[in-house]
Amino acid sequence: MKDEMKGFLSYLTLWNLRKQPMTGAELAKELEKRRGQKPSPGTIYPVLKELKEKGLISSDKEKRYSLTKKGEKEIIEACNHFCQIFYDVKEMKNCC
Amino acid sequence: MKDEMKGFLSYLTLWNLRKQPMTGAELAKELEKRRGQKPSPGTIYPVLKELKEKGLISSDKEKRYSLTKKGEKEIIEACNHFCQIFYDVKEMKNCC
DNA sequence: AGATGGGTATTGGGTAACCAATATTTAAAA
DNA sequence: TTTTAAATATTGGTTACCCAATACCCATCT
Repeated sequence: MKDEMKGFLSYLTLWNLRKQPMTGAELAKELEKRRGQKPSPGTIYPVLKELKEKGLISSDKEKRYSLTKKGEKEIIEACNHFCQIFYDVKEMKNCC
Repeated sequence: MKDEMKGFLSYLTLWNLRKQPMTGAELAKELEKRRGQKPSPGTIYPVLKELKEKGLISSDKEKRYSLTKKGEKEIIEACNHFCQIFYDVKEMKNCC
């Protein structure tokens, strides 16, 4: 099973920002908690840039990123998608 | 958010096979339920081939795939990984 | 036997996702 | 002001992932 679990980085980024704004460094720390490995700068910042260009997040003067209205809609939609794919996620929990 | 939710195909394949053996066609139907779109043959069969080569699944004469012992171990491990990444998946559920 | 159709499989290629390495900015210390 | 360090950002290239198109196999029907 290769390096599965890829491809969720921008999803996880929005998800992490949904409660409180964060800097890139703080985000990296959060992602390390989840994945067990800290993403490199070349991973995290392009994602932030892309999300910003799409209008899903914005940053203040302190480089602290937060969701825009559009980003809030997006994360809800993505959650729906996620929950459809993993509708039986509870069984996965029991797996652990 | 591009076409996120990619990259979990082999994970989902093992997950679907964990209870009863399935043919490629049955698997495709299952995946359609989850993702809303049926994966093309060029998607599903290379995955099955790869999983077989890795000894995670095996097939009988009727082309029905099932998990090997190794595959059973693998899906448990993958579940653990998944649950670590999405440790707050419950909140996602509430999102929907 | 030949034809038809559905499942199975392969091939080739395109793109998203990611990282290592490097550069730049920022801020605080000396 | 210069130095140092840490965060931020960019670039280039690699790989995983997936699909469309095509081919193959194997029933079942004619």
